Amino acid sequence: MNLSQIELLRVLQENEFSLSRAAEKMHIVQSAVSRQLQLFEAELGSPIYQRQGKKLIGLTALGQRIMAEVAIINMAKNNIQTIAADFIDSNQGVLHIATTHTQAKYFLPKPILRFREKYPGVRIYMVEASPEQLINKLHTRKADIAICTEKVGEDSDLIVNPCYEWHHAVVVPKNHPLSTGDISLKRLASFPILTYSFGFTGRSNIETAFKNTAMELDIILAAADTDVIKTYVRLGMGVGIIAGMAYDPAVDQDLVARDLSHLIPCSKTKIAYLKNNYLPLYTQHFMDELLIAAKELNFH
Amino acid sequence: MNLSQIELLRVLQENEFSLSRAAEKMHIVQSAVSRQLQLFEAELGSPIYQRQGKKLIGLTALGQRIMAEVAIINMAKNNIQTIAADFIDSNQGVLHIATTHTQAKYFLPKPILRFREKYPGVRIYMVEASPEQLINKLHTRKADIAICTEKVGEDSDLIVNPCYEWHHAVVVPKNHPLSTGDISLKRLASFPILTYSFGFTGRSNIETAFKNTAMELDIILAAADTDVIKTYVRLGMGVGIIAGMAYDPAVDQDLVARDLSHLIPCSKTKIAYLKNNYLPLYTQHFMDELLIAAKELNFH
DNA sequence: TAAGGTTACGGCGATCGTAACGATC
DNA sequence: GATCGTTACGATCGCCGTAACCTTA
Repeated sequence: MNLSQIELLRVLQENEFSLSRAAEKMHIVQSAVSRQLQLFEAELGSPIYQRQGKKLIGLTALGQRIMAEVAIINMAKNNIQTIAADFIDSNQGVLHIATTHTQAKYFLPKPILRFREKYPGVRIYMVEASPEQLINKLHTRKADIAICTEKVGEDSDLIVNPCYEWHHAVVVPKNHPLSTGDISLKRLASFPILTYSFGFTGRSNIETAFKNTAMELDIILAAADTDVIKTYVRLGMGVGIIAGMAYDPAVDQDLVARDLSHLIPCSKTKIAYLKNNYLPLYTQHFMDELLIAAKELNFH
Repeated sequence: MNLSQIELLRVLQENEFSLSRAAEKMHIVQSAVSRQLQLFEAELGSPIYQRQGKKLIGLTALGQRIMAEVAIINMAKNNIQTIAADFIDSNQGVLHIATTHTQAKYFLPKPILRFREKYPGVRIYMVEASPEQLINKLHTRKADIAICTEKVGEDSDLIVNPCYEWHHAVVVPKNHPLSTGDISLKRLASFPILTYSFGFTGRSNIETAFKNTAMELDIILAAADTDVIKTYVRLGMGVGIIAGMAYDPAVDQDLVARDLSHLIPCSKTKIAYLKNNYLPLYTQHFMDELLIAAKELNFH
């Protein structure tokens, strides 16, 4: 048994058990991969992959048990490297942030800017994805931390910390009927709605608000992206329900935003990361920066 | 980085950082060990051992952080092998039991005999040690499970399950004054006492019983071993305080045992094993056997 | 000077790459 | 026949062992 065999199992897991693709990912020829897997299975004395002919189609019962340990080993191996790199120079490294469009555009700019001032040597990679994918990115270590509102919390491999709370707002063009007067669920429901896709940016809370009423929202456009929603609101397609902090008074002068905190429960944006994954010091400082930015947000 | 380097770090840890002894343990020459360590440190970019001249004298701060991950990797590696072996034939293997003399002689014979009937293919290694050493045997994986009464419970790496409860008894030769009449702490304290060493077999509970009295026990002999205590009781040196189940009516006909459950708090014998360590199925069955034997004990 | 660690060098074995072959869709 | 996996074989690179050398108790 050696570490490259362990690594191979991980890569196979992430590539639908394709030997040729695994070989590609590991920058070696496919025959080498084939042999290493044979050697490993021979050493264990029992196959860890189910086969259909020569193709691998899944894990055996043994394989499943082993993959849990494989994940642990790979995690620890990476941790050793990260710990060492962090020890040598804790101001240099890479930070992979996985988040949704709304967070990336309307919450992260300030903390990221501040962070870059303190840590100019840290390269920041930001990857946008759906909340579901975000969790996956953490598990496959394609991201170090995830910032998102939905879909985290059930996973016992994750540590999830609250970041900040916010409310939805309705945005309409100036002179739109909704720009004046009280807003009720009923009045809201009388307009065609543009808001986030399922599973995005507090969408579940919008559902919650209407669940116990007889009314149904007429959602004519659902997008993952606040800017898409705004664009179509500007075109007069209907009223947008977006995250409150996604209304930018400077840029969105042609729109009117009105708070919906009395109608839709508050949404909670969280910071999540893998439990057993070592995070460099600067990553911890980045999370501090997020919390500071969150506090400032709540003051306004 | 490779697994033998990781293994090397573990071996060094267990051999006071001596390269030559580590080489011996790993069945390779010392120069090879020296080189592998150099390569590993070079790969990390920073030393993980403190040195005095050429000798290693301890871990650096980096080294300490890394050793935690090293332990995880070694554990997972061993787990993979154990899981595979267990999968191929769950009736064959090795079982290392670490326990104290009293348990080994007076509690374990019955469950072990039963276990052997079911699993003739499992080799049982029993290692006797002090409770303190038992924990260490678990950590260094020289034992799979430990059965003991003292000194377990604080360790978060261990899973500790209760096994059975028992009381101390006093043993005296026939015709000894204590063989008749009520027994009080005061009366007990008036005789020279022979009992277990500190940290052994419920000794702490004997201390507890006398802590809040002005009296002090005159312990003239302390042994780890019940049989040693009995031997000297037979020679008339004093009265023995031993574990109740360590009195064997068949063999100890020349002695009288009298229960002390009204004087000394009950002792709790536990089964402990390493949290992240995979135990073969038969080991789990062995623990079941222990619990069955424990139940039978409590009926009598 | 013995014991422990490092450095130099030669040899062996593990593992890779090339290439031909086999199977499956 | 294109894709994917296996087998065979030669070449290379890593790692070990021998041995000489260095350092410290």
